[in-house]
Amino acid sequence: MVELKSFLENSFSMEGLDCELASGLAALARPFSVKPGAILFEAGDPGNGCYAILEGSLKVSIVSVDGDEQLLAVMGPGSIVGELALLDGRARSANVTALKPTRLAFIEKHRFERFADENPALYRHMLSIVGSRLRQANDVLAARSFLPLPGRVAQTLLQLAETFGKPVDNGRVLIHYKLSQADIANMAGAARENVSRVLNDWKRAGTVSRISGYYCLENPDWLRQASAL
Amino acid sequence: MVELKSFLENSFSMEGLDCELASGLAALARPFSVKPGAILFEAGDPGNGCYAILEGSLKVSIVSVDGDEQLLAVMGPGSIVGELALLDGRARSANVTALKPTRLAFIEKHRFERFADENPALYRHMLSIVGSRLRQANDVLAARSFLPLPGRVAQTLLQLAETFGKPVDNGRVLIHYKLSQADIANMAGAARENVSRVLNDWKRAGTVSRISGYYCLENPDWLRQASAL
DNA sequence: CCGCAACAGTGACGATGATCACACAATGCG
DNA sequence: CGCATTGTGTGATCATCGTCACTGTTGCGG
Repeated sequence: MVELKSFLENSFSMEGLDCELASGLAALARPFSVKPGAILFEAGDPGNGCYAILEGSLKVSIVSVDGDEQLLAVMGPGSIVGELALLDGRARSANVTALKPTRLAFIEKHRFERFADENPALYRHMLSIVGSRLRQANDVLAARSFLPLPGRVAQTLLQLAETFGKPVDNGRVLIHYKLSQADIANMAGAARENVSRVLNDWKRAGTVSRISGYYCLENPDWLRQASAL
Repeated sequence: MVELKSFLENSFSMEGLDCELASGLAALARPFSVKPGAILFEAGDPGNGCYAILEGSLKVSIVSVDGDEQLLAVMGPGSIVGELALLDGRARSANVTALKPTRLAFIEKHRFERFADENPALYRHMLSIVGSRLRQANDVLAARSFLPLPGRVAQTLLQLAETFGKPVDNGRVLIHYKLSQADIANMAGAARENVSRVLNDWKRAGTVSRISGYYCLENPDWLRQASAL
Protein backbone atom coordinates (compact mmCIF):
# COMPACT_ATOMS: atom_id res chain seq x y z
CA MET A 1 0.00 0.00 0.00
CA VAL A 2 1.95 2.90 -1.30
CA GLU A 3 -0.82 5.28 -0.48
CA LEU A 4 -0.80 4.28 3.16
CA LYS A 5 2.91 4.66 3.47
CA SER A 6 2.86 8.15 2.10
CA PHE A 7 0.01 8.97 4.45
CA LEU A 8 2.04 7.78 7.38
CA GLU A 9 5.08 9.69 6.35
CA ASN A 10 2.99 12.74 5.97
CA SER A 11 1.39 12.18 9.30
CA PHE A 12 4.55 11.72 11.30
CA SER A 13 6.29 14.55 9.65
CA MET A 14 3.41 16.83 10.49
CA GLU A 15 4.54 17.12 14.02
CA GLY A 16 7.91 17.97 12.52
CA LEU A 17 9.77 14.70 12.07
CA ASP A 18 12.09 14.41 9.14
CA CYS A 19 11.22 12.34 6.19
CA GLU A 20 13.41 9.28 6.23
CA LEU A 21 12.66 8.61 9.89
CA ALA A 22 8.99 9.02 9.25
CA SER A 23 9.04 6.32 6.61
CA GLY A 24 11.09 4.08 8.86
CA LEU A 25 8.49 4.48 11.53
CA ALA A 26 5.74 3.98 9.03
CA ALA A 27 7.14 0.53 8.37
CA LEU A 28 6.56 -0.38 12.02
CA ALA A 29 3.01 0.83 12.15
CA ARG A 30 -0.13 -1.21 11.86
CA PRO A 31 -2.93 0.75 10.21
CA PHE A 32 -6.59 0.41 11.05
CA SER A 33 -9.82 2.35 11.18
CA VAL A 34 -12.45 3.13 13.75
CA LYS A 35 -15.98 4.49 13.66
CA PRO A 36 -17.19 7.59 15.49
CA GLY A 37 -17.77 6.86 19.14
CA ALA A 38 -15.23 4.06 19.22
CA ILE A 39 -13.12 4.06 22.33
CA LEU A 40 -9.42 3.65 21.58
CA PHE A 41 -8.63 3.27 25.23
CA GLU A 42 -9.63 4.51 28.66
CA ALA A 43 -7.69 5.80 31.63
CA GLY A 44 -6.28 2.89 33.59
CA ASP A 45 -5.94 0.54 30.63
CA PRO A 46 -2.49 -0.89 30.19
CA GLY A 47 -0.78 0.96 27.39
CA ASN A 48 1.46 -0.84 24.98
CA GLY A 49 1.87 1.64 22.20
CA CYS A 50 0.77 4.85 20.60
CA TYR A 51 -1.33 5.95 17.68
CA ALA A 52 -0.83 8.34 14.82
CA ILE A 53 -3.92 9.90 13.32
CA LEU A 54 -4.00 9.64 9.55
CA GLU A 55 -7.46 10.94 8.96
CA GLY A 56 -10.45 11.92 11.09
CA SER A 57 -10.39 13.16 14.65
CA LEU A 58 -10.24 12.01 18.25
CA LYS A 59 -10.91 13.54 21.59
CA VAL A 60 -8.71 13.11 24.63
CA SER A 61 -10.54 13.49 27.90
CA ILE A 62 -10.78 12.60 31.53
CA VAL A 63 -14.04 11.96 33.31
CA SER A 64 -15.01 12.35 36.94
CA VAL A 65 -16.87 9.74 38.97
CA ASP A 66 -20.16 11.49 38.31
CA GLY A 67 -19.63 11.59 34.60
CA ASP A 68 -18.45 15.13 34.04
CA GLU A 69 -15.97 15.30 31.24
CA GLN A 70 -12.88 17.43 30.91
CA LEU A 71 -11.63 17.58 27.35
CA LEU A 72 -7.88 17.82 27.17
CA ALA A 73 -7.68 18.09 23.44
CA VAL A 74 -9.35 17.38 20.15
CA MET A 75 -6.79 16.05 17.76
CA GLY A 76 -6.78 15.83 14.02
CA PRO A 77 -4.65 14.24 11.30
CA GLY A 78 -0.92 14.31 11.91
CA SER A 79 -1.16 14.14 15.67
CA ILE A 80 0.12 11.44 17.94
CA VAL A 81 -2.00 10.18 20.82
CA GLY A 82 -1.25 7.76 23.62
CA GLU A 83 2.42 8.67 23.58
CA LEU A 84 2.68 8.64 27.36
CA ALA A 85 2.47 4.88 27.48
CA LEU A 86 5.43 4.78 25.14
CA LEU A 87 7.61 6.58 27.63
CA ASP A 88 7.09 4.98 30.97
CA GLY A 89 5.32 1.68 30.78
CA ARG A 90 2.45 2.93 32.90
CA ALA A 91 -1.27 2.82 32.40
CA ARG A 92 -3.13 5.17 30.12
CA SER A 93 -3.83 8.44 31.79
CA ALA A 94 -6.84 9.58 29.81
CA ASN A 95 -9.62 8.39 27.56
CA VAL A 96 -9.39 8.62 23.81
CA THR A 97 -12.52 8.39 21.69
CA ALA A 98 -13.09 8.75 17.98
CA LEU A 99 -15.24 11.70 16.99
CA LYS A 100 -15.38 10.94 13.31
CA PRO A 101 -14.53 7.94 11.15
CA THR A 102 -10.82 7.81 11.74
CA ARG A 103 -7.84 6.08 10.19
CA LEU A 104 -5.01 5.37 12.56
CA ALA A 105 -1.62 3.75 12.71
CA PHE A 106 -0.67 1.84 15.81
CA ILE A 107 2.95 1.63 16.87
CA GLU A 108 3.93 -0.93 19.41
CA LYS A 109 6.14 0.08 22.30
CA HIS A 110 8.81 -2.58 21.71
CA ARG A 111 9.15 -1.84 18.05
CA PHE A 112 9.27 1.83 18.67
CA GLU A 113 12.05 1.47 21.20
CA ARG A 114 14.09 -0.81 19.02
CA PHE A 115 13.82 1.59 16.13
CA ALA A 116 14.43 4.68 18.24
CA ASP A 117 17.50 3.23 19.89
CA GLU A 118 19.11 3.31 16.48
CA ASN A 119 17.73 6.70 15.65
CA PRO A 120 18.12 8.97 18.62
CA ALA A 121 16.72 11.82 16.57
CA LEU A 122 13.41 10.08 17.01
CA TYR A 123 13.75 10.26 20.76
CA ARG A 124 14.53 13.92 20.47
CA HIS A 125 11.46 14.37 18.40
CA MET A 126 9.33 12.51 20.87
CA LEU A 127 10.77 14.59 23.64
CA SER A 128 9.78 17.76 21.88
CA ILE A 129 6.25 16.48 21.37
CA VAL A 130 5.85 15.55 25.02
CA GLY A 131 7.49 18.81 25.95
CA SER A 132 4.96 20.85 24.09
CA ARG A 133 2.17 18.82 25.62
CA LEU A 134 3.55 19.68 29.02
CA ARG A 135 3.82 23.34 28.16
CA GLN A 136 0.27 23.34 27.01
CA ALA A 137 -0.91 21.56 30.12
CA ASN A 138 0.77 24.23 32.20
CA ASP A 139 -0.85 26.96 30.15
CA VAL A 140 -4.25 25.47 30.74
CA LEU A 141 -3.57 25.16 34.43
CA ALA A 142 -2.42 28.76 34.53
CA ALA A 143 -5.62 29.82 32.82
CA ARG A 144 -7.65 27.88 35.36
CA SER A 145 -5.81 29.52 38.17
CA PHE A 146 -5.82 33.09 37.02
CA LEU A 147 -8.44 33.77 34.40
CA PRO A 148 -12.16 34.24 34.85
CA LEU A 149 -14.49 32.35 32.59
CA PRO A 150 -14.25 34.53 29.46
CA GLY A 151 -10.48 34.29 29.46
CA ARG A 152 -10.63 30.52 29.59
CA VAL A 153 -13.07 30.42 26.72
CA ALA A 154 -10.78 32.68 24.71
CA GLN A 155 -7.87 30.36 25.42
CA THR A 156 -9.93 27.38 24.36
CA LEU A 157 -10.91 28.96 21.07
CA LEU A 158 -7.34 29.89 20.29
CA GLN A 159 -6.21 26.40 21.12
CA LEU A 160 -8.80 24.91 18.81
CA ALA A 161 -7.75 27.38 16.15
CA GLU A 162 -4.25 26.00 16.47
CA THR A 163 -5.51 22.56 15.48
CA PHE A 164 -8.34 23.34 13.10
CA GLY A 165 -7.85 26.97 12.17
CA LYS A 166 -7.83 28.09 8.55
CA PRO A 167 -6.72 31.68 8.17
CA VAL A 168 -9.06 33.67 5.95
CA ASP A 169 -8.61 37.40 5.36
CA ASN A 170 -7.28 40.16 7.63
CA GLY A 171 -6.08 37.72 10.25
CA ARG A 172 -9.51 36.23 10.76
CA VAL A 173 -9.40 32.52 11.50
CA LEU A 174 -12.07 30.00 10.72
CA ILE A 175 -12.21 26.95 12.96
CA HIS A 176 -12.97 24.31 10.41
CA TYR A 177 -14.55 21.85 12.76
CA LYS A 178 -18.07 21.31 14.00
CA LEU A 179 -18.03 22.35 17.62
CA SER A 180 -20.90 22.42 20.02
CA GLN A 181 -20.90 24.85 22.91
CA ALA A 182 -20.80 21.82 25.13
CA ASP A 183 -17.46 20.83 23.63
CA ILE A 184 -16.01 24.24 24.25
CA ALA A 185 -17.44 24.26 27.75
CA ASN A 186 -15.85 20.90 28.50
CA MET A 187 -12.50 22.16 27.35
CA ALA A 188 -12.71 25.48 29.16
CA GLY A 189 -13.99 23.83 32.30
CA ALA A 190 -17.18 25.81 32.51
CA ALA A 191 -20.92 25.30 32.33
CA ARG A 192 -22.35 25.19 28.85
CA GLU A 193 -24.81 27.97 29.61
CA ASN A 194 -22.13 30.40 30.60
CA VAL A 195 -20.11 29.63 27.52
CA SER A 196 -23.21 30.45 25.55
CA ARG A 197 -23.47 33.83 27.25
CA VAL A 198 -19.83 34.68 26.67
CA LEU A 199 -19.95 33.61 23.06
CA ASN A 200 -23.03 35.70 22.42
CA ASP A 201 -21.48 38.76 23.99
CA TRP A 202 -18.57 38.30 21.65
CA LYS A 203 -20.75 37.68 18.67
CA ARG A 204 -22.57 40.94 19.36
CA ALA A 205 -19.26 42.73 19.86
CA GLY A 206 -18.01 41.28 16.59
CA THR A 207 -15.03 39.40 18.01
CA VAL A 208 -16.36 36.05 16.88
CA SER A 209 -18.97 34.93 14.40
CA ARG A 210 -20.52 31.75 13.15
CA ILE A 211 -20.23 30.97 9.50
CA SER A 212 -22.55 28.13 8.52
CA GLY A 213 -22.03 26.33 11.80
CA TYR A 214 -18.33 26.96 12.15
CA TYR A 215 -16.96 29.43 14.62
CA CYS A 216 -14.83 32.17 13.15
CA LEU A 217 -12.44 34.30 15.17
CA GLU A 218 -12.86 37.81 13.80
CA ASN A 219 -10.22 39.21 16.05
CA PRO A 220 -7.73 36.65 17.35
CA ASP A 221 -5.50 39.35 18.80
CA TRP A 222 -8.28 40.54 21.02
CA LEU A 223 -8.81 36.98 22.21
CA ARG A 224 -5.13 36.59 22.91
CA GLN A 225 -5.36 39.70 24.99
CA ALA A 226 -8.32 38.31 26.86
CA SER A 227 -6.47 35.10 27.62
CA ALA A 228 -3.25 36.77 28.73
CA LEU A 229 -2.35 35.88 32.27
CA MET B 1 36.06 16.48 43.67
CA VAL B 2 35.14 12.94 44.32
CA GLU B 3 32.49 13.98 46.74
CA LEU B 4 30.73 16.06 44.14
CA LYS B 5 30.79 13.33 41.56
CA SER B 6 29.21 10.85 43.88
CA PHE B 7 26.62 13.43 44.81
CA LEU B 8 25.77 13.88 41.18
CA GLU B 9 25.54 10.22 40.50
CA ASN B 10 23.32 9.84 43.44
CA SER B 11 21.20 12.72 42.31
CA PHE B 12 20.62 11.57 38.77
CA SER B 13 19.98 8.04 39.79
CA MET B 14 17.36 9.17 42.23
CA GLU B 15 14.92 9.69 39.45
CA GLY B 16 15.86 6.19 38.37
CA LEU B 17 18.79 6.52 36.01
CA ASP B 18 21.34 3.76 36.03
CA CYS B 19 24.71 4.29 37.54
CA GLU B 20 27.22 4.47 34.71
CA LEU B 21 25.09 6.92 32.78
CA ALA B 22 24.68 9.03 35.84
CA SER B 23 28.39 9.38 36.23
CA GLY B 24 28.79 10.13 32.54
CA LEU B 25 26.30 12.88 32.91
CA ALA B 26 27.94 14.07 36.06
CA ALA B 27 31.05 14.71 34.06
CA LEU B 28 29.13 17.18 31.90
CA ALA B 29 27.63 19.08 34.75
CA ARG B 30 28.79 22.36 36.19
CA PRO B 31 28.08 22.59 39.92
CA PHE B 32 27.18 25.77 41.77
CA SER B 33 25.20 27.04 44.71
CA VAL B 34 22.49 29.59 45.29
CA LYS B 35 21.03 31.33 48.31
CA PRO B 36 17.38 31.24 49.35
CA GLY B 37 15.34 33.60 47.24
CA ALA B 38 17.70 33.37 44.29
CA ILE B 39 15.91 33.17 40.97
CA LEU B 40 17.29 30.44 38.74
CA PHE B 41 15.21 31.61 35.83
CA GLU B 42 11.86 33.10 34.98
CA ALA B 43 9.22 32.25 32.43
CA GLY B 44 10.20 33.66 29.06
CA ASP B 45 13.95 33.49 29.63
CA PRO B 46 15.82 31.65 26.94
CA GLY B 47 16.60 28.19 28.22
CA ASN B 48 19.89 26.57 27.40
CA GLY B 49 20.07 23.73 29.83
CA CYS B 50 18.66 22.06 32.89
CA TYR B 51 19.54 21.71 36.53
CA ALA B 52 19.84 18.81 38.92
CA ILE B 53 19.24 19.52 42.58
CA LEU B 54 21.98 18.12 44.80
CA GLU B 55 20.88 19.64 48.04
CA GLY B 56 18.29 22.13 49.21
CA SER B 57 14.98 22.92 47.57
CA LEU B 58 13.41 24.98 44.82
CA LYS B 59 9.94 26.05 43.91
CA VAL B 60 8.54 25.98 40.40
CA SER B 61 5.77 28.49 39.84
CA ILE B 62 3.91 30.67 37.42
CA VAL B 63 2.65 34.12 38.29
CA SER B 64 -0.22 36.14 36.90
CA VAL B 65 -0.02 39.76 35.83
CA ASP B 66 -1.35 40.89 39.19
CA GLY B 67 1.18 38.89 41.12
CA ASP B 68 -0.80 35.86 42.17
CA GLU B 69 1.36 32.80 42.27
CA GLN B 70 0.53 29.26 41.28
CA LEU B 71 3.02 26.77 42.64
CA LEU B 72 3.56 23.87 40.29
CA ALA B 73 5.92 21.99 42.53
CA VAL B 74 8.39 22.18 45.33
CA MET B 75 11.37 20.06 44.46
CA GLY B 76 14.06 18.57 46.60
CA PRO B 77 17.39 16.79 46.11
CA GLY B 78 17.51 14.33 43.25
CA SER B 79 15.04 16.19 41.08
CA ILE B 80 15.64 17.74 37.71
CA VAL B 81 14.27 21.18 36.89
CA GLY B 82 14.22 23.16 33.70
CA GLU B 83 14.17 20.03 31.60
CA LEU B 84 11.67 21.44 29.14
CA ALA B 85 14.26 23.73 27.63
CA LEU B 86 16.36 20.67 26.97
CA LEU B 87 13.72 19.16 24.75
CA ASP B 88 12.50 21.81 22.43
CA GLY B 89 14.74 24.85 22.35
CA ARG B 90 11.98 27.11 23.56
CA ALA B 91 11.82 29.64 26.35
CA ARG B 92 11.39 28.70 29.97
CA SER B 93 7.80 28.10 30.82
CA ALA B 94 7.86 28.79 34.53
CA ASN B 95 9.80 30.49 37.29
CA VAL B 96 12.22 28.61 39.48
CA THR B 97 13.33 30.08 42.78
CA ALA B 98 15.49 28.71 45.56
CA LEU B 99 13.70 28.20 48.85
CA LYS B 100 16.74 27.16 50.84
CA PRO B 101 20.48 27.30 50.30
CA THR B 102 20.76 24.96 47.36
CA ARG B 103 23.52 23.15 45.51
CA LEU B 104 22.86 22.51 41.87
CA ALA B 105 24.45 21.04 38.80
CA PHE B 106 23.85 22.72 35.48
CA ILE B 107 23.84 20.69 32.30
CA GLU B 108 24.10 22.47 29.02
CA LYS B 109 21.76 21.56 26.21
CA HIS B 110 24.49 20.88 23.62
CA ARG B 111 26.49 18.68 25.88
CA PHE B 112 23.45 16.80 26.98
CA GLU B 113 22.43 16.10 23.42
CA ARG B 114 25.85 14.99 22.37
CA PHE B 115 26.06 12.62 25.29
CA ALA B 116 22.52 11.36 24.93
CA ASP B 117 22.88 10.67 21.23
CA GLU B 118 25.41 8.05 22.19
CA ASN B 119 23.33 6.78 25.08
CA PRO B 120 19.74 6.51 23.98
CA ALA B 121 18.88 5.07 27.38
CA LEU B 122 19.32 8.58 28.64
CA TYR B 123 16.70 9.82 26.24
CA ARG B 124 14.39 7.12 27.41
CA HIS B 125 14.99 8.17 30.96
CA MET B 126 14.31 11.78 30.13
CA LEU B 127 11.16 10.76 28.37
CA SER B 128 9.93 8.96 31.43
CA ILE B 129 10.62 12.00 33.61
CA VAL B 130 8.78 14.34 31.31
CA GLY B 131 6.07 11.75 31.00
CA SER B 132 5.46 11.65 34.70
CA ARG B 133 5.44 15.44 34.82
CA LEU B 134 2.75 15.40 32.21
CA ARG B 135 0.75 12.80 34.09
CA GLN B 136 0.97 14.88 37.20
CA ALA B 137 -0.04 18.04 35.36
CA ASN B 138 -3.10 16.23 34.10
CA ASP B 139 -3.94 15.03 37.58
CA VAL B 140 -3.80 18.55 38.90
CA LEU B 141 -5.97 19.79 36.08
CA ALA B 142 -8.44 17.01 36.76
CA ALA B 143 -8.56 18.01 40.41
CA ARG B 144 -9.18 21.61 39.44
CA SER B 145 -11.98 20.56 37.16
CA PHE B 146 -13.77 18.13 39.36
CA LEU B 147 -12.89 18.54 43.00
CA PRO B 148 -14.12 21.14 45.45
CA LEU B 149 -11.60 22.89 47.61
CA PRO B 150 -11.04 20.19 50.24
CA GLY B 151 -10.27 17.62 47.59
CA ARG B 152 -7.66 19.86 46.04
CA VAL B 153 -6.04 20.46 49.38
CA ALA B 154 -5.95 16.73 49.98
CA GLN B 155 -4.30 16.21 46.62
CA THR B 156 -1.76 18.89 47.40
CA LEU B 157 -0.83 17.32 50.71
CA LEU B 158 -0.42 13.91 49.14
CA GLN B 159 1.72 15.36 46.42
CA LEU B 160 3.94 17.07 48.95
CA ALA B 161 4.12 13.84 50.88
CA GLU B 162 5.44 12.21 47.73
CA THR B 163 8.38 14.59 47.73
CA PHE B 164 8.99 15.19 51.41
CA GLY B 165 7.07 12.45 53.16
CA LYS B 166 8.72 10.28 55.82
CA PRO B 167 6.57 7.34 56.82
CA VAL B 168 6.27 6.96 60.57
CA ASP B 169 4.03 4.36 62.18
CA ASN B 170 0.71 2.85 61.06
CA GLY B 171 0.89 4.43 57.63
CA ARG B 172 1.09 7.93 59.04
CA VAL B 173 3.27 10.21 56.95
CA LEU B 174 5.21 13.19 58.16
CA ILE B 175 5.88 15.93 55.64
CA HIS B 176 9.38 16.86 56.59
CA TYR B 177 9.34 20.34 55.19
CA LYS B 178 8.35 23.70 56.62
CA LEU B 179 5.15 24.63 54.83
CA SER B 180 3.04 27.69 55.39
CA GLN B 181 -0.66 27.57 54.66
CA ALA B 182 0.04 30.11 51.98
CA ASP B 183 2.28 27.60 50.20
CA ILE B 184 -0.38 24.95 50.29
CA ALA B 185 -2.96 27.44 49.14
CA ASN B 186 -0.81 28.47 46.20
CA MET B 187 -0.42 24.87 45.15
CA ALA B 188 -4.06 23.95 45.59
CA GLY B 189 -5.21 27.11 43.87
CA ALA B 190 -7.24 28.41 46.75
CA ALA B 191 -7.36 31.31 49.16
CA ARG B 192 -5.14 30.94 52.21
CA GLU B 193 -8.08 31.52 54.57
CA ASN B 194 -10.05 28.63 53.17
CA VAL B 195 -7.11 26.30 53.34
CA SER B 196 -6.86 27.27 56.97
CA ARG B 197 -10.49 26.31 57.55
CA VAL B 198 -10.13 22.98 55.78
CA LEU B 199 -6.96 22.12 57.58
CA ASN B 200 -8.52 22.91 60.94
CA ASP B 201 -11.53 20.78 60.21
CA TRP B 202 -9.16 17.92 59.47
CA LYS B 203 -7.03 18.61 62.48
CA ARG B 204 -10.15 18.42 64.66
CA ALA B 205 -11.25 15.26 62.87
CA GLY B 206 -7.80 13.79 63.38
CA THR B 207 -6.93 13.26 59.73
CA VAL B 208 -3.96 15.58 59.90
CA SER B 209 -1.89 17.02 62.70
CA ARG B 210 0.99 19.38 63.16
CA ILE B 211 4.05 18.04 64.85
CA SER B 212 6.39 20.85 65.81
CA GLY B 213 5.59 22.85 62.74
CA TYR B 214 5.48 19.98 60.27
CA TYR B 215 2.25 18.68 58.89
CA CYS B 216 1.57 15.01 59.48
CA LEU B 217 -0.95 12.96 57.54
CA GLU B 218 -2.62 10.77 60.13
CA ASN B 219 -4.74 9.04 57.57
CA PRO B 220 -3.38 9.20 54.04
CA ASP B 221 -5.96 6.73 52.76
CA TRP B 222 -8.75 9.02 53.80
CA LEU B 223 -7.07 11.86 51.96
CA ARG B 224 -6.68 9.72 48.87
CA GLN B 225 -10.37 9.05 49.06
CA ALA B 226 -11.07 12.75 49.38
CA SER B 227 -8.99 13.52 46.34
CA ALA B 228 -10.43 10.76 44.17
CA LEU B 229 -12.04 12.08 41.02
C1' DC C 1 12.82 38.82 77.51
C1' DC C 2 10.51 41.93 74.82
C1' DG C 3 8.57 43.40 70.50
C1' DC C 4 8.00 43.01 65.84
C1' DA C 5 6.93 40.38 61.79
C1' DA C 6 5.28 36.58 59.76
C1' DC C 7 1.83 33.15 60.19
C1' DA C 8 -2.75 31.36 61.53
C1' DG C 9 -7.93 31.41 62.77
C1' DT C 10 -12.54 33.15 62.03
C1' DG C 11 -16.59 35.84 60.93
C1' DA C 12 -19.20 38.65 57.44
C1' DC C 13 -20.07 39.77 52.80
C1' DG C 14 -20.18 39.60 47.88
C1' DA C 15 -19.15 37.98 43.25
C1' DT C 16 -18.47 34.54 40.09
C1' DG C 17 -20.20 30.89 38.01
C1' DA C 18 -23.05 26.33 38.54
C1' DT C 19 -27.57 24.67 38.39
C1' DC C 20 -32.40 24.63 37.18
C1' DA C 21 -36.02 25.52 34.16
C1' DC C 22 -37.49 26.61 30.41
C1' DA C 23 -38.54 28.51 25.20
C1' DC C 24 -36.62 28.45 20.78
C1' DA C 25 -33.78 27.11 16.77
C1' DA C 26 -31.61 23.76 13.79
C1' DT C 27 -30.72 19.27 12.13
C1' DG C 28 -31.61 14.85 10.52
C1' DC C 29 -34.42 10.97 9.49
C1' DG C 30 -38.56 7.90 8.70
C1' DC D 1 -42.84 17.03 5.48
C1' DG D 2 -43.38 16.63 10.19
C1' DC D 3 -41.60 14.92 14.24
C1' DA D 4 -37.77 13.96 17.27
C1' DT D 5 -33.45 14.72 18.76
C1' DT D 6 -29.87 17.62 19.64
C1' DG D 7 -28.10 22.10 20.19
C1' DT D 8 -28.77 27.04 21.75
C1' DG D 9 -30.37 31.48 24.42
C1' DT D 10 -31.79 33.53 28.74
C1' DG D 11 -33.61 34.43 33.25
C1' DA D 12 -33.76 33.17 38.30
C1' DT D 13 -31.70 31.20 42.12
C1' DC D 14 -28.06 29.23 44.92
C1' DA D 15 -23.52 27.62 46.59
C1' DT D 16 -18.79 27.94 46.72
C1' DC D 17 -15.17 30.36 47.45
C1' DG D 18 -12.54 34.77 47.39
C1' DT D 19 -12.03 39.08 49.76
C1' DC D 20 -11.93 42.04 53.70
C1' DA D 21 -11.20 42.92 58.29
C1' DC D 22 -9.91 41.65 62.11
C1' DT D 23 -7.84 39.02 66.47
C1' DG D 24 -4.84 35.63 68.23
C1' DT D 25 -0.07 32.97 67.92
C1' DT D 26 4.38 31.79 67.07
C1' DG D 27 9.05 32.42 66.45
C1' DC D 28 13.02 35.15 65.89
C1' DG D 29 16.47 39.00 66.40
C1' DG D 30 17.93 42.66 69.27
